[in-house]
This record gives sequence, C-alpha cells and structure tokens, in this order.
Amino acid sequence: MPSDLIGQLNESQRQAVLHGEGPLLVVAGAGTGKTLTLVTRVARLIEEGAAPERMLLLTFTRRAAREMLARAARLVDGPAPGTVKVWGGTFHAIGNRLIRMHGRTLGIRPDFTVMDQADAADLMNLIRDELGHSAKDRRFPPKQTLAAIYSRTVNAGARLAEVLDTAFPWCRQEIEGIRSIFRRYTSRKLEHNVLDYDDLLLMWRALARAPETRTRLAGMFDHILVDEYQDTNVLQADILWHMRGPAANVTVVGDDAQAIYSFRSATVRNILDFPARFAGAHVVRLEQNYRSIPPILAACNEVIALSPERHEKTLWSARRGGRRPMLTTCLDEAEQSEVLCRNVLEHREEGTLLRRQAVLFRAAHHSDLLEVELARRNIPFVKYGGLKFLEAAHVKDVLALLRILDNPFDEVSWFRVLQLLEGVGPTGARRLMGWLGVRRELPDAPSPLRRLIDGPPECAPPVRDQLAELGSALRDCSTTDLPPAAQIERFRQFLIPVFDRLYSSARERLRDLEQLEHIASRYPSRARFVTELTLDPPVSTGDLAGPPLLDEDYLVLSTIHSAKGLEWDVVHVIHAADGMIPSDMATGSPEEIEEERRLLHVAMTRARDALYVYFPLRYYHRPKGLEDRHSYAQLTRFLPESVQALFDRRGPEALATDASVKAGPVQRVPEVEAFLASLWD
DNA sequence: AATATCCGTATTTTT
DNA sequence: TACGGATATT
Repeated sequence: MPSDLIGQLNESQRQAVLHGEGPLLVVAGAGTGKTLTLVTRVARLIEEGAAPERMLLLTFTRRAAREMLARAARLVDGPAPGTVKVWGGTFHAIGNRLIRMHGRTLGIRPDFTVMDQADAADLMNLIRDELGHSAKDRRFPPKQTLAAIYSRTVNAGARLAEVLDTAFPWCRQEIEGIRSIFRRYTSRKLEHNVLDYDDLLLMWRALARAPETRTRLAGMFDHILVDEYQDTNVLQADILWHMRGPAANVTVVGDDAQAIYSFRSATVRNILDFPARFAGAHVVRLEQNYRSIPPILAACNEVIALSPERHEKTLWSARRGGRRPMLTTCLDEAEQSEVLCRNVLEHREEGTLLRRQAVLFRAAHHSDLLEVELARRNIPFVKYGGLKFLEAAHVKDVLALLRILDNPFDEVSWFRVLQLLEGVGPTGARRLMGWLGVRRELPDAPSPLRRLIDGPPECAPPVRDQLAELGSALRDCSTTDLPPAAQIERFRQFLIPVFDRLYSSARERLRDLEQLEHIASRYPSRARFVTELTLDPPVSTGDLAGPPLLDEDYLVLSTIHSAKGLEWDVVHVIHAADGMIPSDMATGSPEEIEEERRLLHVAMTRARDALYVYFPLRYYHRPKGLEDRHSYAQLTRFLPESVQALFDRRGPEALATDASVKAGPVQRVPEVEAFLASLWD
C-alpha cells in the first residue's frame, strides 16, 4: 500500500485502517470519510496478505458493495483482479449464496426460488382465503399488513403478541387467525421450495448454528466488515456473531444518529451493545466531516442535538466558508416545484451538473407534482426508491412465467399466470392448480409443468385453447436452452393479446418487457436472472424505461431512505412540513418521532455545498377536484426557532410580490364573459 | 356460481 | 394506483 494513502487519512481513520486482529467498531458520523476508511482497510488487509476470497463485505445495497469493491481494487494496484473475489453484498444476497451452497443439510434444495414481499403477501392472501378469513362479517388485516407483521416479528425475534401490541394494535383481536395463517405460510414455503426475504436470514443463521455446518461457515472468512451497522436487526447481529470465526476479525461501521430502519426491526442496540458482545472490541470515532461546509453542518448538528437521545458525537467541518442553508416557505406545492426548478437551473448555470444535485423527500409519492413540472420543463431526472420496476403488474406477470420454469411448484406464480387467461378468475385458477397438482401431495409428484405441456385438462374450449397457448410458450422456453432474453421474448409473444385485453396501457407495458429483455441479456441463466432481479431490482420505473445513458445529465430524485450513504453538491429537501416529516403515519410513539428526526438529519447531511429546505404552506386535498379545498401546514417540528436561526429564509413569493398582482379568488372579466355568452347563450 | 366492472378510499420507508 | 367491496352480467 502506498504510504501516502495512509498519510492522507486523519488520526482516527488511520487507527481504523491499521487496526490489527479482533473486533473493531467504527462510529462514523455523516460525511466523515467512512467509505474511504472501510475501503482503505480492505485494501490494506489484502496488501498485507489477507486472502480476498476469505473476506466478506456486507453493505446495505448491492450498489454500495460494488462501489466499495471497485474503489478498493483501484487502491490495491489499479483494477486488481484479486479484489473482485471479495464476497460482497447485502445480508440477503450473501444469505442466498450460502444457502444454495449448504442448504441441503437443512433440507433446502439449491434450486429454491426467492419471493419478494409482494409475492409473500400474495401467498398470505391465498392462505387467508383457504382458512376462510376473507368472510365479510368482520375485517381481517389485508395481505400487505399480514406480510408486514410477519416480517417484523421474524426480524425482531419477538413474540407475535408483543409485535401486535406495539406496532399493529388494531390487529390485536385477530391474533388467532394471524397465527394460523403464519403456521401454514411457513410450512407451505418449505413444501414448495420457496424462500422469502426473511428466510434468507433465518436459514443463514440456522446454517451458522447447525452442528453439521457451523464450523464450515465460521471458517469461511478471515475478515468480515459490515457497513451501516446501525440499521441491522437482531437476526443479522446473530448471523455476524456465528460467522465471526476464531479470531473474531469483525469490523462494523455505523452511526446511531443515522438509524432509520426500525420499521424493518433494525435496532441501534446492535451498535451500542457491540463492545459488550464482542469482547475486547476496539472503538474508533470519526468526527471530522469532510463533506459539508460549516454553515450546513451547524444546522445539521442543531437538528440532531434536539434529540433527547444521546448522540456522543458533534461533527466539525474540515472545510471553510460557504453560505448558510436556505429555508424557503412556499405558498403551495406548485410554488415549491417552481422555486426548486429555478434553483436547480441556477446551480447548473454556475457549473453544478444536474447529477450532482438531488431532491430528497420522505415518501415516494411526495415528488409526484415535481415530476410533472420537471417533465414540462424538459429537466431530465432519475428517481430512486418508491415503486420498483418489478412491482408493476406486467413485470410480475412475465417474472411469474419465468419462475414456473425454475420451480414448477411455485403456487403464487401459477395463481397469477392462470388468471391471465380470459374466463379464469381466482376460483378457476384454484381449480386448474388442483388439476395440475401444484400443491405437491407426494414428495415425488409429477411436475405440473409436464402435465400442462402434455395435454390441457377437460374444460371449456376457450380456456382450453388458451391453456394450450400457455403450455406451448412454457414448453418452448423449457426444452431448448434459450438464453434468458430469448425466453422473455417468447413470453412477450404470448402476452401481447393478454395485455391488450387486461391493461389500458398495453403498449408501454410491452415496451417495459423489451427493457427487461435487455437487462436479461447480461445474465447467463434464467435462475440467476430471476434471483438477482428479486434481490437487486432496477431502481427506476415506468416511462423512464431504464437508466439514462452514462454521458447524459440528470437530476436525482430520491426518498431519504434510498439516499442513505450518498452525497451531492446541492441538496433540496422538499415537504419539510409536519405530517410529511414526521410522516403522520409515524407519530404514534416517541421512538417513531425520533426516527423521523434522524431521517431529516440524514437528508440534510447529504449536502456538500448548498442545502435548500422547502416548506409549502398550503396543501390541496382533492388534486382532481375543482373545488379549492385545502388546509394549512405547519413547518416541521424538527426546525424550531433555534434551528431556523441557522438558515437564511425566503418567504412565499406570491405574497411577497406586489399586492395588486396577487391572484385572489377567481377574477371576473366582463369582456370575456360577454364574448363567451355570445357563443352559446 | 363465477367473472367483470365500477367506485371510493387510503397511500411510509426496503431487502 | 391498486386494493377491497359491492353490484351487474354471463
């Protein structure tokens, strides 16, 4: 390792990089060079002879893992071929790999399919119907809620009753029904060779604990490094504990002031308890911020200082000068979009590329209006977070077809696919599934896929013909070794008439399938493609059809959650109103509110040179309606006077301009009225 | 009995 | 926008 690399680090960073054997906790505030430190540590370990293929780098997203490994490779000596052998990815992605390698010991076949949360919800729904909880006499939690309750319970390792009490009190009376659904849900997944997200962690932990495999797993890695440790949950901490190996060379990096994933059962206790659990852990704190100019950092510090919890760091800036952040009060959302666009373009004029600027918001739909305005002004953008490509109905349709080929006993996929046929609804699909034998009664039952291909069942001719079509599409894709892209192409042919019948925007949806085909062409096998798509879906949706070309400039729109770990020169935080941040879905308990405060802190600390916070005064309730129903919002409670004092302020423009120009309630213009009257009265 | 269709509503955040 | 619920249609 070139010594000047070490020389560029500050004292704390150097300590973290040079730390020898044993557990290490790096408490790293926002913008303190956490990634640089982690990457340099990886590079140094390799330089000193650590085997890359015996290192594991766990990050929050695959994107982060890829980026870090690429940077580490550059540090070692150019794009070193050795570095890419480092195991890197999310807990879920690594779990997926390990379970495919060693799962047989637990009775899991290596060709299992992975369900995303929407699939999990669909299976819950299927079971809910079976158990008769869909009766209308009383309301039972809807499928997404069931999936959410399940996931939270499993990840927290808590009793169902407890989780219901604390997080889902309105479902408390239904606990018996929920329990019976969960029981069947669990066994059903095993029978059908399907794992959900949570299983990837559960089974990994089971492997790491099982007498037959635990030594092998704990012996796989000499070094394990975990990024964003404050956002891991109990299950993940357990996994780390069991995987730690004899030397316990475990490095975790995190910041309790940036914990924003408690809805996924993440707990800051993991980071707080790390020194106790991993005895002899060395602790390093990074407090020097290299990212933001001092006035921005001052505002960020003040926001988090108001948190009643103890955050033992105060960040100080290594940079000088700069302008204070701007708090802009807008009349309404429309004005917010307008002012924002102007600011964005102004910065671009001054030389800040659009992609060095980001708009951050609490919930995915908060940018809806802005997106319209950006499109109108021809400002290109990419949106991260929110509805994913593969949550769109048509993408799920083709994915279900692909899944059936890999796992002919995938109930959820059959249920979806069969309902694509005209004249087949939920009931018809269930009957057909019975005929196909999708619910595997015997361990070595014949494949439903074979049954369909060999000859359609006795049923009404229109359905039978469509089944034959479906069968031939499935056969074409299963018997030859078509590459994944060609299989999608084949299914697209099958889906053209289906989409025309089912969806109003059939053409756009079919275009999306071409997009999918394009993505698939990068994958060697269908199974790989489907799994990787589930674990690491493309980020943008719909009409944007794929990532913009690399040399194109685009503004970044992102939920605050998806902005984690990233930075931009100019950051715009919109909807800084109570009810948005904190979301009024999250004001139930003090803990929830504190998490919302950290969320705002995370958003603000993404900014390097300029920070804008926008607050619309007025919200309209019926976007479509003609009536002018609106209410007035309060500035977010996280920006009280003491924090506002650190901002420059700009008021609502419409009020600031000359009073006579201000648009009142609709004006009467007699001349126009008279003209119109002449046309139709 | 099953499917199609319409309407109102509520909608966080992610692997 | 997608879901659940209710009603209309086959």
